[in-house]
Amino acid sequence: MKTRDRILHVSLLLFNEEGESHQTAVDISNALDISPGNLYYHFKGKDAIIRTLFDRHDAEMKIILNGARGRLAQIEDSWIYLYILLEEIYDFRFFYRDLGLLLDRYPDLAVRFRGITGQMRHALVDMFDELTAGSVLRLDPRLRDVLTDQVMTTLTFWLAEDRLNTDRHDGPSLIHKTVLQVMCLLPPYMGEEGVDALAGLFEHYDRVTA
Amino acid sequence: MKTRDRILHVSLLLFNEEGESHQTAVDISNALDISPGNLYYHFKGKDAIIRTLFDRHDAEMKIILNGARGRLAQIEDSWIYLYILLEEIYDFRFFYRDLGLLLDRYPDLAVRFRGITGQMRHALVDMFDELTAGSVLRLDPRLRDVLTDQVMTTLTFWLAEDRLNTDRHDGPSLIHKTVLQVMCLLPPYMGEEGVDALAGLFEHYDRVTA
DNA sequence: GTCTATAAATGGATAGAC
DNA sequence: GTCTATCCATTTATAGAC
Repeated sequence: MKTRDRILHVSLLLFNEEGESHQTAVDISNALDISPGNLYYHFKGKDAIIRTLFDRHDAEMKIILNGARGRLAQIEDSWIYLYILLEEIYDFRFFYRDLGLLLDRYPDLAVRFRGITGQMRHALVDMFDELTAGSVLRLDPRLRDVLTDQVMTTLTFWLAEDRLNTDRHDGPSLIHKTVLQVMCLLPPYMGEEGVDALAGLFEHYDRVTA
Repeated sequence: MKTRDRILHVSLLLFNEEGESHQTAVDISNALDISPGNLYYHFKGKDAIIRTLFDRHDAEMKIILNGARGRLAQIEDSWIYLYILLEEIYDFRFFYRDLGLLLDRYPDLAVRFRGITGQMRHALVDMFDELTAGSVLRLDPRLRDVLTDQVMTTLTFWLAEDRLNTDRHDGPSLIHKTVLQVMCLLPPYMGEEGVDALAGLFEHYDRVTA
């Protein structure tokens, strides 16, 4: 593995585990057993590392968010889709745990991040529209937008929120919990089947976390 | 106005407007036209200022959160209550915009903040239970908890989220939008009246933001 | 590519005069 | 209570040898 890649790999690890703001350029080079000078040879600094990591996340998110188009006709599809999305976000969790800080330190990333949330929002609206078109949901446009806002808040801040709790979840169970939280918003708009759907959600959740 | 109070006043202003992390002890003393040394005479540093500001917020939140007990029997009461809560949070918005950062810089505040969210959560559960007891809502305990989680996420991160948008709201309209977002979660559980309630919510929102 | 050594920049903090 | 001057710590960043 080339040094450049090792730097990226270990940085992501450290950022995710210890928090980006706690890791200095020297910490990263220590963890890699290389000198700070060497690190600076490969990257202009922590900034450049973060930007490169963001590039990856951005590219992966684009693929995920575009890949959904017209394929979320069933409730089960949305369910699985959410897992995929949350897992991708989880892989770059350091970013979502300090969004505010990072985005005003790197205004260029802020612009691109807004691009991601824009696409994410779009994907959600498409999903709701498809489900509505297929009579799975009954949702007027106005309500759909409020619901989208609600889901966007959750998808953006679930990781930041977990950090505030005393008893933190591990990755998988946090993802489960968050998917449940989002899916629980839908049954009220599913008509008759909503009641069963809700029971199914809780059952699945209990089974998975048991 | 005593220097000590001026420091607190101006610090809150600066933190809210420019962001806490951008303001150094020297910036604050400059804004006040006093020397850094003088500032350090009154407070051990930025830490001590932040702690004192947090004390205020904490005390005010305690009053608000305890004051609700048994007084939220009607939907309209919850509505007003939310406004009061959001306005208090807005007054100390610098805190909520960088929660993660602040809480791991000051672990003692993290503990106290968890106290606040715990009380907030409790107040919400009480509110839902009262509304359910009064047959305003139909909500089983399990669903109530998920709904509480959902509302907590919104109440904790509405300010952080606004920061991510290109077109930022001003204070009042952001508060309106957030109250709407929360209240829109309830109509599905209001039975027949839910439909009217929802229409009422949208109408009110449009009227206020027009 | 990688090292060591060191400079430069920032922000937090204190000593001592007035 | 308030000021000036100064120090200290941390972290980023570079120069030059190997």
